[in-house]
Amino acid sequence: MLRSRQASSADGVFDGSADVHGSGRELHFRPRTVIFLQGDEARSIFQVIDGAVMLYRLLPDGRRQLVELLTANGLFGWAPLRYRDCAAETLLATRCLELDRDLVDRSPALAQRLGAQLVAQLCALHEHVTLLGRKSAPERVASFLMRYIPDRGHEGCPGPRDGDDCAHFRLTLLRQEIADYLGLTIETVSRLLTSLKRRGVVRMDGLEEMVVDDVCRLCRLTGTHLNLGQWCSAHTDEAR
Amino acid sequence: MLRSRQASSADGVFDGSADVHGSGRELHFRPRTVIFLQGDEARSIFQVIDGAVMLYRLLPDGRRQLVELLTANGLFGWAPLRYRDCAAETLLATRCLELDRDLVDRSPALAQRLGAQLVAQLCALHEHVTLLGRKSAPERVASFLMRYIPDRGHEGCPGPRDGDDCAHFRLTLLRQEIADYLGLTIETVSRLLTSLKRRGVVRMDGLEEMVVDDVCRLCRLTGTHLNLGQWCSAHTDEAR
DNA sequence: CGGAAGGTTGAGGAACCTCAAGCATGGTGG
DNA sequence: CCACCATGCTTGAGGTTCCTCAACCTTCCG
Repeated sequence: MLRSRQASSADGVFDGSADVHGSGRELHFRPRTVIFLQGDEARSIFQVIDGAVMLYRLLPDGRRQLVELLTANGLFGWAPLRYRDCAAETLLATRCLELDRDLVDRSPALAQRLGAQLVAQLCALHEHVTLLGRKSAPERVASFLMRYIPDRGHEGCPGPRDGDDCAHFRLTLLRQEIADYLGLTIETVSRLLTSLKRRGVVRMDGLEEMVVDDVCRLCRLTGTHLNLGQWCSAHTDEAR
Repeated sequence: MLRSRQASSADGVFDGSADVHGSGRELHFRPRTVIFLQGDEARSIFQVIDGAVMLYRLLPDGRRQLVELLTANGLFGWAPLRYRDCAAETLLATRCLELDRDLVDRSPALAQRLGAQLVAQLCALHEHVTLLGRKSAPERVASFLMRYIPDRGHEGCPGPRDGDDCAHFRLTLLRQEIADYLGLTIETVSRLLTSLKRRGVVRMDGLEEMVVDDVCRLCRLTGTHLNLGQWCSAHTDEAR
């Protein structure tokens, strides 16, 4: 895990802003820009318009845990107390809406609109807690990759397409960040990605571009599905 | 971890109910009563009035993870999709308010009132994710015990009282449940509690009654605080 | 071409899990 | 009242998984 690196706001550069229909301010951030740090005073909340943001917490000895990965509509910066409970940093060029806390406190309509999103994030955290508490390292890595294939592997998954069940995407996290998200070390993540590559589950082009030729096979490695039953009953797959 | 035990609704007994000011129904549950199961249809949400509720998710092979421990005001049963993402079971005799989903959807004022609570639970999950991803087993157990001393160990902790810095409480979870909450096995939890006992950090009366004579010492074992600085700078403490 | 940043690979060890046995506690029935 | 059983907890020995430490590789960029 990452130790004793405290990101500073000067790492990235804030990029622009504009007022938006009185209910917030639109902010533009470059990739790898710190939006706020754990312990900062929490005067406003943010919603991602587009791009990607990671939230992380640091223990005092430098251990880091990424607690949420957010894309469009993701809410962050909400604090029950006076201070931010985690830091927020962009992964990509990102636009956010910044809303004053007391604005939200005074607008039930706004609160309601945000409520549904909050619930979605709560359930995503339930799933992540399950991953961290009860999944093996190979299952964690497979689950992480499945995040990038959002229409698959959940309630309403259409199952594999005949013939061509592939997906490709770009990893937006560095190995260290993947490790800090999955509660592993960078070496373990690297070894397991190599293992997936060697076994032909994924192909990689450079460090970021991933191609999955058989999504269903990857999905069977996540631990969230019985390896018999459902779509994939025919082929049983090794866990490593 | 618990394997292949599927709690049935018949385990516990629903105990009574009453309508409450038109905005919900008050339900009474005995200890160890299943309120709903993972996968049940989600027509309503619940708020704890008093008592205690645990939420847990099961992986298909029987691994279990407790995702939230709720007491008064805790919200649960919110689902972004049609089905419950986790099961809910009482730990103690518990009163809950049950609210229809569409009632909440139609009442911004209600949604706003619940929003603040939702945010508090989101932050609690951030902390729990950090525990599961980055803390050692001894740190997890110490952190778990500190949950029962709510006014200590957080922002605004008054520090140790002179002379007498003790606390006592009753564990509401079985060893297996503690293990499933902390992402450990029952044996590890047992060994670490024994170790805390042997070292004089806690005393136990039976399996449930806990006495902590030096709260600050326990707190220094959680990993969330620097072991030097703050109140407790004088005494450095072993990690095990 | 050289350096920096990020990633991979290997050897060895620590932490935690698994399996197996034995110990408390509390309730039940003879 | 006490034997008996069930449930839950503790303890120990041994094994697996993942981490640590260290070296080396790859890519990018000036």
